[in-house]
Amino acid sequence: MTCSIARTLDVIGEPWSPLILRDVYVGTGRFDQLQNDLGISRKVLAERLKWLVEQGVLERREYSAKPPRHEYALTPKGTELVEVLMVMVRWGDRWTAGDEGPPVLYRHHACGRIAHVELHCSECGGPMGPTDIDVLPGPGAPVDA
Amino acid sequence: MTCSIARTLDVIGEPWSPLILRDVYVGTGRFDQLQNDLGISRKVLAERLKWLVEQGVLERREYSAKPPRHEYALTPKGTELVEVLMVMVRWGDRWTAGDEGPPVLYRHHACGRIAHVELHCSECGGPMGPTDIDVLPGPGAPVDA
DNA sequence: ACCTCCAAGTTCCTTAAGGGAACTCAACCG
DNA sequence: CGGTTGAGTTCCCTTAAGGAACTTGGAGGT
Repeated sequence: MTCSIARTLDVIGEPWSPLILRDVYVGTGRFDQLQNDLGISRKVLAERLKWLVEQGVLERREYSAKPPRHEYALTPKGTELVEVLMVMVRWGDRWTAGDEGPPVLYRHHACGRIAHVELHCSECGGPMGPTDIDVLPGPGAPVDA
Repeated sequence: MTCSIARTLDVIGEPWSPLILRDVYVGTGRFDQLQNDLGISRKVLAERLKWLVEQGVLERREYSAKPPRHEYALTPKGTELVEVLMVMVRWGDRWTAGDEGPPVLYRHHACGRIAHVELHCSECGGPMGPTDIDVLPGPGAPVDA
């Protein structure tokens, strides 16, 4: 486990990044849109966007050339990060949802139903949560002195 | 989507919390162990632990009374947060793993095989990633003015 | 042609948060 | 009864975040 979490956090660890990714995912990809929606300072937003582009999770692309205008979009690498957000949403819904219920719902394309995500095993397809596994050292494990 | 991510980030949004949870999950639950393993400042560690206990994701319990000693452990609420970490690990393994391969492996109790987590639909059981869903406003959605 | 408005950033200043090392406190250990 | 260990606190200092104003460059109105 040791370092993959740290490496992921190195990319999206500070608090605004997940919210930026969420907004970009749902189509709020322009600078001022992001700034207004999140209430983040423009300075920090510019820093984060630059960082996320450098890390390859976002790409900056021109959607208008006549007046040069740009927007941000998820790369495949960034799209997979949204999986992390989906699990965060699930936890937030279960444990911190108000009396109102969840603010958003997911409709699954494949079955058309309102659903939430569950963690399953890549090998047998069964449920695979924190209590269903043993954690073993892998090939990239740090060597103990 | 809007606020469940923000609510989750409110609990574990700052960069050290996920690493603290990881350590507690794998059994590194004592103050000095955490401090040494993470290299976090003792001040911040104390703040974070207090916060995480307040939020109900960790509990502080006495494992020795003769000399009063304490350790931190995950509550059910906190254990479910580890699901988020598992997905982070998956992403870190896929996109940022070094030449060495992943630092840890999971063995799934149910099937005994080395596996990783995948996101599946709670209703039909099929794969359910960011590109497999429509995001709809839910009952707790903010009311547009 | 001029004034003005965007969108997308930068710059500057102030304030809050994090890092580091030293200090506290109580209890057991020999 | 002096030293050690676990679990924190306290102090200082440096870095990062927030906020508001400034920049740039092309468009659009009159």
